[in-house]
Amino acid sequence: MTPVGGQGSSPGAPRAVDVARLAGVSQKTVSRVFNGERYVSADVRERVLQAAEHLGYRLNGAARALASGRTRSIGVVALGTALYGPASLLIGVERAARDAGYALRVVNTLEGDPGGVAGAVESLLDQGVDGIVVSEPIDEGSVSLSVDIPVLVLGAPAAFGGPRAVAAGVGAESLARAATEHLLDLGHVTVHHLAGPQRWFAARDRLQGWRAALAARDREQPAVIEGDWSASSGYTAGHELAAAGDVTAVFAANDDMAVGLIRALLEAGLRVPEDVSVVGFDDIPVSAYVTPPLTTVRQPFDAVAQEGLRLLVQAIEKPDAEPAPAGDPPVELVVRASTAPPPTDGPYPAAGSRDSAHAPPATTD
Amino acid sequence: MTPVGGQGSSPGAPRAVDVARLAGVSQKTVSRVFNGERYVSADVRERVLQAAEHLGYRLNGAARALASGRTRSIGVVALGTALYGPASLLIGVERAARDAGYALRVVNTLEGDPGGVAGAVESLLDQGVDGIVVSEPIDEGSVSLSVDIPVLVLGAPAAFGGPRAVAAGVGAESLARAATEHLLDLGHVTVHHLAGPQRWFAARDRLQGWRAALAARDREQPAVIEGDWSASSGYTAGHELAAAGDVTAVFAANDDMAVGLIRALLEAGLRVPEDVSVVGFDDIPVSAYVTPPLTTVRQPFDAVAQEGLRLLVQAIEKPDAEPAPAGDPPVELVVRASTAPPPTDGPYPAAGSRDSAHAPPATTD
DNA sequence: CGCAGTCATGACAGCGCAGTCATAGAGGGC
DNA sequence: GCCCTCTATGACTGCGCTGTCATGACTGCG
Repeated sequence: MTPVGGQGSSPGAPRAVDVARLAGVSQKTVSRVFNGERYVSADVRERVLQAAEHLGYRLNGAARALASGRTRSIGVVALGTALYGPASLLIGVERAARDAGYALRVVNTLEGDPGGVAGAVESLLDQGVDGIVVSEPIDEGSVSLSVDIPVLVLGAPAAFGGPRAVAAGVGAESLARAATEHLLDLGHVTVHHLAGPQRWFAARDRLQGWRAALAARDREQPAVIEGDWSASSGYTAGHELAAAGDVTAVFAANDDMAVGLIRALLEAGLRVPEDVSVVGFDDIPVSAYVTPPLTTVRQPFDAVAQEGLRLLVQAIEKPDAEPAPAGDPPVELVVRASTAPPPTDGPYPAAGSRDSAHAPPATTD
Repeated sequence: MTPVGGQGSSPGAPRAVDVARLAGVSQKTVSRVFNGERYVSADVRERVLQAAEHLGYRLNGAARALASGRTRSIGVVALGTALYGPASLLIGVERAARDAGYALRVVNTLEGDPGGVAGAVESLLDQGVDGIVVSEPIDEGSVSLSVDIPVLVLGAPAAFGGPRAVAAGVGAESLARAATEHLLDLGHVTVHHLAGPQRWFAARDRLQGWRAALAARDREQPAVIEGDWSASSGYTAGHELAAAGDVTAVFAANDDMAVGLIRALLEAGLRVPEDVSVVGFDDIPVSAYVTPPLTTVRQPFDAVAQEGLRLLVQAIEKPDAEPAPAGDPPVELVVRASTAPPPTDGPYPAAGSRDSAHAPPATTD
């Protein structure tokens, strides 16, 4: 049959040689123009561009990739989740990649799928990418990937991505530490932690930050409750904590869990923040508007994505240069109305005095 | 250098001809095996696979695309936003694409960027894709795209994607209608609408659904307030509505805005749902746990993505077949505690009687 | 037994670019 | 004026695969 031409588009798509003919130059010169190479006279460049425009020419990426050995694309291994953090990171990565002149290919690891990351990476290698971003990977026991193209790991140790991988992190540990310290500074004797699933590196970092903050002040470390990031798991945890009876401050590993937690506390007759203070993590868009508005820490997703991609692109284009490690971005604690000093009369007031929970708390942005 | 390779990477990566040599067959036969073509004996297939495994061979996608004219990839034009809806759709599309054997290339339109969708589509065409998914586009005035590869439009009229585009929708209009009717059924005389930005087709659909529900019962249509999807805009709108003084029911075009709205109402001394009922849209993960738990409608993102991709893949692979239009997915209203019959004693009770807002409302689901 | 059909394989020719090298004119220094 | 460098261009080749066609070996059936 008729051979199909063009890269998925019309068979009769114009090729560089057509443009060349029209412009009265060689195909190679067209290639030069489209790659911004030196040594093309302004005159010729202009003629070529006009001819190209006239014909509706566009470079064939497949042919270019085949001839050059580079696809100019970056693969992203993302989690198949609409969680705010991962989604934000993906957006940041896309923008940074595009700015750097790379296209993005995305593969999701289906949570629970064994060998998820490894499988996703395989599929990216099959597609042919110049570099790979592994976003917020889950520890699946596999020690590390072994790939021989540059890898960027976001939100996990670089080692996860293999010996030559680079990494960038949101500084989750210091953020978690800041959140915990905020509560301690308010006067709480200790802070409970509602952790994320510990298979996530991100969850571990937050746990570590919490531990570090308590350890630095010689505070007791209450037993950790592990959630699964969902508001539902926070809700369950909230009922447990309420039953425990000695809780005045909780640091939740993300805002969703914090919301569920608060709901459970309210249902148990505890006021937030009068009886129990709660800090979240992420600063999801609704955090400022839930009741009470949530004190939380904001993750610098964009900065991290940008910085990480810079490293990755450098590793792709200048494999020899020493990768300058990314500096930890600044900590940003957003104080709203879900935190306050601990109750002076003991955490558990007589039932019935919950009148102020709805008073409009000051919402600092 | 090191052994294993992607295709933009090590120059020494094994090629089909290497595998062929090792297996004692021709290169063409290797190609046959890797494409699952008929007419390869089990014996030969096995030998080829073993040889390939031994060498760590993987098909070079660029060469394949060049020779076949198909990239086996689908481009997605997404919004650069971490909003729950768009993010969920993207996930659904990725899974569906992978299931169909297509890789995904993602380009975000930066909101506000003029010619955003058109530019994004251009960049996908440059990359070479077999089909394009335009997810929840914003109406930018451009009548429609003109592309000569198959296009799937999600959450907007098919016409937006050009004459030959297919479309799949979440059935936003009927969902919005169901939400509004739920409020009317509770006895509210009319329902206010906090709309999404009207440049979004999704927002228009919801507005239409609301209008249709009211019109069907000959109810007055109060002036629409337009938000920007954010909780913050919902908050502003909430204060406006509270000041208006005659509001007993509001349908917000998404959950984020509903949350902000509720916060503003509470601050204005109104109880939800006793004084004002609120329905959201999306069923974001925290909706069940905010105070009060939010009545909302759930969008069938996964089903829509799957159905849409089925249509797109069919358009790619069997251009002649008639595209069976997707049936509207079922409406799913999630009734929680933010809706109730209108106050019998008039919407504005004496201040001070806000004691029951914290009572644990029954949370369906 | 002979011929048509099916099955299994290989030879060969591009797909549309970018890399390499060759070439030729335009300065520039002495 | 000679040689050398820098600029600007083209001819040719090959990246690694798939499509097409050719070629046998084998079936089955009249």
